[in-house]
Amino acid sequence: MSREVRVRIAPSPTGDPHVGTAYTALFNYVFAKKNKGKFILRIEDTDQSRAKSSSESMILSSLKWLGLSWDEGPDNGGKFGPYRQSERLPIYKEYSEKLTANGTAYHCFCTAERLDELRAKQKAEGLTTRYDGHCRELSRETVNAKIKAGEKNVVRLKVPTTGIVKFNDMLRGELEFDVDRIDDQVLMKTDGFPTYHLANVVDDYLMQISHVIRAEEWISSTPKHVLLYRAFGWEAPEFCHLPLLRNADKSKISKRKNPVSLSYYKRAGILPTTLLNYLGMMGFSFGDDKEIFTVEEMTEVFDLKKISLGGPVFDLAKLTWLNQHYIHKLPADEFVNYIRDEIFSKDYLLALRPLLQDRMTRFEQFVDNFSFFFNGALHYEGLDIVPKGKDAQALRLMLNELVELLDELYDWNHTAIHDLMNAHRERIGWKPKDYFMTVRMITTGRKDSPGLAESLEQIGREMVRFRIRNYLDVGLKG
RNA sequence: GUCCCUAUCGUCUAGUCGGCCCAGGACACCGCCCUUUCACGGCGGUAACGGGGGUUCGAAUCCCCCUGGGGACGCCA
Repeated sequence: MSREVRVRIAPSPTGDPHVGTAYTALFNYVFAKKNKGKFILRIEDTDQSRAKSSSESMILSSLKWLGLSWDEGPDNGGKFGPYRQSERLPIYKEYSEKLTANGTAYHCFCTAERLDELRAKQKAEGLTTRYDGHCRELSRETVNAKIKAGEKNVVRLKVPTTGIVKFNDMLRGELEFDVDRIDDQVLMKTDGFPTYHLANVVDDYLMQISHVIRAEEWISSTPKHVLLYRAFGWEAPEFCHLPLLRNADKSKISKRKNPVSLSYYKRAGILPTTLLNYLGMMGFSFGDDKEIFTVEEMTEVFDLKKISLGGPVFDLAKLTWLNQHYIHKLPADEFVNYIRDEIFSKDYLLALRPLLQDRMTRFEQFVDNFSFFFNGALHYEGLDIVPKGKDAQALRLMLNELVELLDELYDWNHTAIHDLMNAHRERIGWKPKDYFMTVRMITTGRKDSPGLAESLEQIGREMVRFRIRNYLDVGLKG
């Protein structure tokens, strides 16, 4: 009776691939392997405003780096494709129409402004923010007329007014939600794209996903999904919500407090084996003292039910210890190849070359003068970083702003980086010398470096953020 | 604020149906040994069942309350 196990990860291509994605991917992967099932990769690019074309390929290459290969996905296809949601728009439209036709969803013509006001008002009154049902009972004629007149609209789920929605979480047992706390979720946006909720449910059904294994943050929207399955008359998959990775302060892991990008860990010289092993011990253990293990070994003993639910803190120190263990065990050729191919890779050296060549008189200078292109955290002994006339407070403020701005930068290239810094510098009224020298010292650890923006481009967004934050945390006193 | 999830050393965790747990391992930290030095390694140490009620001969393990922590409340995922 039990159907084939099919699980999936569904990352959204909105930036650097996230360590949380790898975590979820690992558990899905292991669960699939354990049950001789399929592991599917689906790209959830339904947010046109945030989707980045470069992000998808970074996701694929990061997962490949980790060795978590998928049976079906956007690159290798499969019989339930396409595996990129932006290529499935007609499907969502069709299914959304089924819902409006059978009365479980409705068109809503409320403007974003009205919704904003509504939310603000509810918030002010201390109420739960939710849609007020303004368009819920519009007559078919009114709706048709408005649509014909070209009025922008969204499709919303018509949540029943009374009742309890229940579902089973594989780790937590039965969970219940009163419908009066479930909002009439938008299913189709004005731009014709589906929201996560609709696309996710439709795709999980069409792709015959048997188990939805995802992060805990989704628990509270699961009732909406259950309602959607019900509206379609479909049987829902099994749900399993994994604990959330945490910062040291226990909040949900975030780039403000922790490096979260997989490219950072790769760049920081963490071996894929290490990261997989480390992620594997977040919430999971062998039950004995074994904590050094491969994905294969993990698969052998894996049992979803053994996952512990306290949110594990992602601890760089233990990750580093694990990595040390694996480095020490590396065979000679792998060790040497790693340094040559990963640290001093030809691609990286080629990208660096224009910044270095004209500044060199002897090759012996290379390692010493340009070590910051290969380092992780820097140290700042002997550098007088806080500019004259400024204090630690002002510098702290400036750097925090800079980090935020760099994070928001769409394209990470030297022109954009330079323009951004210069605009920021002018806005806060710092002299070019003070501003750029300060940033230079913090990000390169030196008073001399190739062009700052060009250098930052090569160092990479993740490492630049890490260095500035690290300086803020340990290098800057006061 | 509302709803939901959660709770063993600072951190990751072991602790099957309550007794073998005055709680085990690992990271970090401290000490000792090894070593010409530093690291690695070896040995040892500090350190936890959030609180209060029950149930029981007996509770970290079961029940209730409190407290703490987290998440979700978007035309983001």
